[in-house]
Amino acid sequence: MIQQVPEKQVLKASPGDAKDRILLAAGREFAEKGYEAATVRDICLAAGVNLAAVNYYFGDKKRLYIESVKHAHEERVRQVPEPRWEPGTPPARKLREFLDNTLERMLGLGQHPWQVRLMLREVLQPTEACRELAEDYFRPHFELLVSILAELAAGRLDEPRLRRLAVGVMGQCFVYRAAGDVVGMLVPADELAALHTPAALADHVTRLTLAALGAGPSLAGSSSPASESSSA
Amino acid sequence: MIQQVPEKQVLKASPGDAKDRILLAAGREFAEKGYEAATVRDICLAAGVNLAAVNYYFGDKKRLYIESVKHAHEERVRQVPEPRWEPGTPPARKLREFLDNTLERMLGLGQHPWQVRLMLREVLQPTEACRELAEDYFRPHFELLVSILAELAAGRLDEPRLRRLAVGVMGQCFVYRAAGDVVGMLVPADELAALHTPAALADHVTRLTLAALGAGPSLAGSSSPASESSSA
DNA sequence: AATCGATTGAAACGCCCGTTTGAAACGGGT
DNA sequence: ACCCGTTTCAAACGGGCGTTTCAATCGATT
Repeated sequence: MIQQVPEKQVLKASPGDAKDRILLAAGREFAEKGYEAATVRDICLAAGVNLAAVNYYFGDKKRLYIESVKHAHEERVRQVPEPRWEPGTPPARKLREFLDNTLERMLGLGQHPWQVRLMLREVLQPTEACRELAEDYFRPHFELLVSILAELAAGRLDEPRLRRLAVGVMGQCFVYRAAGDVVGMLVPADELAALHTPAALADHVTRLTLAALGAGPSLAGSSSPASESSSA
Repeated sequence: MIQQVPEKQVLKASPGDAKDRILLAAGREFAEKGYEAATVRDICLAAGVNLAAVNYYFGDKKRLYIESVKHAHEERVRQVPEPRWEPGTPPARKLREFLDNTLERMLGLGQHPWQVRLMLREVLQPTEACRELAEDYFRPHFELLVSILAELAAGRLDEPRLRRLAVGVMGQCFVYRAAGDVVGMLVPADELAALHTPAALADHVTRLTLAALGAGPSLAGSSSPASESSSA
C-alpha cells in the first residue's frame, strides 16, 4: 500500500509530478481555509489528480497536512535565506538588515503568501509534530536577533531582558502578519501604503530599538533630542 | 418557528436559562476548536440542552457563532472597563496604566480566557458582521493609545507616525496572546514566569516607549545612561 | 508478446455533520 | 378542566466528508 521507491525508477517521472502537485494544492487550501474546512476532494481537484491519490501518497489527510506544512517551510527557507555578516559589521546595521529580512519574509508581496499564512496557523495553535518544526524554524532566527541586541546593549542588559526585548521586536513585525486586517481598519489606507511597508517598518523598528537602548537618537527627532551622544 | 417574546412572559424564566447556557458553551467550544471543528452536538451536550435547541433559539450554527462572539465581547467589556483619568494626569502614568489594562485584558488569568481566544480568531480572519464588531471594540482602545503617545511626543511626531508607533506597542502585547505557545518555546520557563507577566510587561513596554520617545532613561540602564533627565 | 509492480480511475462505504420533524411536556389564562 | 403558545425531546433525514476498494492502465523488464 505504502509507496516504495525502487532505486531504478527514480528518473521516470518529471519533477513536478503528482505528489508535488498535491503538496502545492494542499498548502494553498489548508492555508486559506484551515485544516478542518479544507477538503481532500477540493485539494485533489485543484491538483488535477484522482481522489485516491492523497491516500496513495500520504496515507491520510492528517499526514498530508503535516507534509504540506514541512514543504512550505522548506520552500520558504530556500526563498529567503538568513542574512550573514562578516565580522566587524556594526550591530545597528545588522539589526536593520535583520528586520528587513524578517519583514520581507512575513509581508513580502513578491512571494507566495499562502506559505506564511500556513505557518501562521501553526504559530497560533501548534499541532503535533509541526511543533518541533516551528521551533526549528523560529529558534535560530530568534537567537540571531538576541545576539544582535546583545551587541547593541554592550553588556548593559542581561540575557533574560534581551530576550524580552527580542520578543517585543518580533511582536512589532508579527502584528502586521497576524492582525493585518485589523491594522488596515485602524490606519488610513494611504498611511498604510506609505509608512507600513516592509522597508519603512524595518527602518522604524530599528530606530525605535536603537533609541530605546540609548544607541541612537530619539524617535521624536526635531526639537529636543534626549541624548546627543551615540554609542554606535 | 422563531422565538417570539411576548411582553408578559419575560419574568418567567430564571436568568441563566437555556439560551444563555448555549451561548456560554458555544463560546467555549468555538474558542477552543474553531468554527468548523466545533459541533452543534458537543455544544448542546455541554450546555445540557437538547440538540434541537440551537435551531430553536438561534436558527442555525452560523447565527449561533455570531451571537456567541457578540456575547463574549460584551461580557469582556463589562469585566475590564477602559481606564479613565482626571485632567492633568502625567501621560507617562497614563501609558503605564493603559498597558496594565491592555495586558490584563489579553493575558489576565483571573478571567475566562476563552473569550479572548474567541475574539482572537476574529482578528486573524474576520468573518462577516463580526468585522464591524471587532472594529468597534479595538478602535476606541487604539485611539486612546494614540492620544497618550501624542501627549508624550508633545507635537514632535505627526499623527501617521504616532499611529505606527501605537501599532508597534499593541504588537508587543499582542504577540503574547497570539503566539504565546511559540514564545513559551523560545523563552525559559522561569523567565516567562518572572519577566513576561502582565505587570512586568506593562512596565517594560512603558519604559521602552518612553526611552524611544526621549521621555525617559534608556533601557540599558546601569553603566551609561543616555539621558539623566526625565520629563515625567 | 507476456509479465509484474507502480500508478490512476470510478465508484462506493460508513460515518458524522447540521438540520428538520412531529409529538410530548410544561404552565399560565380563561 | 380546558386551551394554547412556548419549550423540550427522541428520532430521523439528506448530504458531504475521509477513506477504501478493486479493476484498469501504464511502462519498463524479460
